[in-house]
Amino acid sequence: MSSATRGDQERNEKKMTRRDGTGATGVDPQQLWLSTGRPGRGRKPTFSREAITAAAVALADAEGLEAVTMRRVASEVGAGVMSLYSYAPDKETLLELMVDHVSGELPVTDPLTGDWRTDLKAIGHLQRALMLRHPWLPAALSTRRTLGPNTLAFLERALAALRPTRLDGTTKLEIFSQLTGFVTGHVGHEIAQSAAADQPDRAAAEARYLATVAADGHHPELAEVLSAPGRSLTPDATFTRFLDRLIDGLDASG
Amino acid sequence: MSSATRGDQERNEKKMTRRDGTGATGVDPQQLWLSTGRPGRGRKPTFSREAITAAAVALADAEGLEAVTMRRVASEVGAGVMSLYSYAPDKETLLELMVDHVSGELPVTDPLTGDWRTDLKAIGHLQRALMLRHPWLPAALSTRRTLGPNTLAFLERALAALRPTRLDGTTKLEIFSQLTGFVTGHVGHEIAQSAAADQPDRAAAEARYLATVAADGHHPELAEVLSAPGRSLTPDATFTRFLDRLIDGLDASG
DNA sequence: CGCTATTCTCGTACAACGTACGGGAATGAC
DNA sequence: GTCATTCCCGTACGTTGTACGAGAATAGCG
Repeated sequence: MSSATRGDQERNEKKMTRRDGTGATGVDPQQLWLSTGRPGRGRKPTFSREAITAAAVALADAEGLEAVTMRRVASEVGAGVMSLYSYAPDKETLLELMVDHVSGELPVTDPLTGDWRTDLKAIGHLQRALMLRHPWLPAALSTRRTLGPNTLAFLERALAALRPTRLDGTTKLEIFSQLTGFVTGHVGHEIAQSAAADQPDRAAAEARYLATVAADGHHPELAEVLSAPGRSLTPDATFTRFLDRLIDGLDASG
Repeated sequence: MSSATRGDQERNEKKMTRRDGTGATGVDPQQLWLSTGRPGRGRKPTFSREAITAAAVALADAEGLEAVTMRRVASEVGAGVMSLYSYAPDKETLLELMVDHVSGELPVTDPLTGDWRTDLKAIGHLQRALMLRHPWLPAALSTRRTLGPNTLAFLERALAALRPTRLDGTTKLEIFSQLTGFVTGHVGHEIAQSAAADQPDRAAAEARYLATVAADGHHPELAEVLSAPGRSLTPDATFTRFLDRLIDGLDASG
């Protein structure tokens, strides 16, 4: 325990003469999303937060989240590495910008049916479609909780869908959070599985390993499952089934 | 797209004259878990996979997952950094060992009630308790899918609990996966929230920001939720409620 | 008893990362 | 024109995972 008490969470007060904040007292989270006015004085920005975020998203779409390094993003956008820091205070923030950016693809103005279960299911399907389009999203979301404008607009819509339930606010928020968490987890698995299927060697080795374990006599249930898997549904059907179960299980009385 | 096509997934065939594999053809995943026999010849190992894993777990428990670096683990265990690589081929593997290690805390021999819903709920509560004891677990699990002996023993138990449903194997596996995913996500949120509560500045700033957004007129539902949150339950009660909803929503007919 | 093959140990070194620093270039206000 | 302000970005530092390979320990064999 001697050398154990250092270097953990002493990240406070960034400098932030950046383009987003009041440069306030030191501790200031999401002033990010309120950044609007250029001051007029000073050099004109060559790039834009939008462009940088879009480049990062394109990079993640094409090569995965781990390809998103400050150097790669900078070179993709034609900027020097350190220039990025004029638009986002750090990489973590850039990732949040990315999440909110793609969340802008979610439709938020289509009319609701008024049946909250139906509407909630539609919301789940929209989230899944978004995540399949941006396979890095589940991983990015599992760590983060983003509250950008697009994310909030979608939350607003979910709350509107839940209005007929007359549940209290906290419960509505929890339901949305549970729904999002479920979709994130499920699609995360879907993606991992389809990625694993691209490496047939791995998959085969894993199957062989499981068979070995099942054969040891201590895992009769596992053995049975492996020997009689049952017919398999499409990913869409599986998702729908689970989503329906989850939402039909919800009770408007809290 | 010019400099875009390099350095991505060319990690194949590690060397692995290590203590775990047949040193097989190159692609060999979880032979890890089958490692048993020392060859007899050669120098005797000074440390053990167990000890290293336990040290890593202790470190993560005390200082979080990001404190788990090869250097820290090595120094904690009294070894040179590179010695760790005799016991695990890389850090990713060490993390898997950690997951399986703590999964060993899960009881797998207590008698089942025979009512599958009750048993499944108990399993969910066990998972949550484990994750609260090791707050890094949700984050570690969200990326990984571990198939170590302890993890598999617990899966075996879940399958046994599901036996009375007479569902097919694939569905049973999916239900377990959904349950685990749900618990992971939920506890992950719990932990994030309680961590955020330790930074009252952040929390207050976030609340202020949300109030600002709610006041813009475009988020009436959000405004209402924030103004009338409803009484809040304990984390335990909230978890129980959601878990019950999820499991009661399951249908033994598939 | 050495010899030798084998295995574990770990210092050194390297590439890649996020980002602090600070000098230079561009701009609007006066 | 001057000056404060803002942005651009080369350089550099600390930290990370881990490849390499020389040395130390061990067991089997002559």
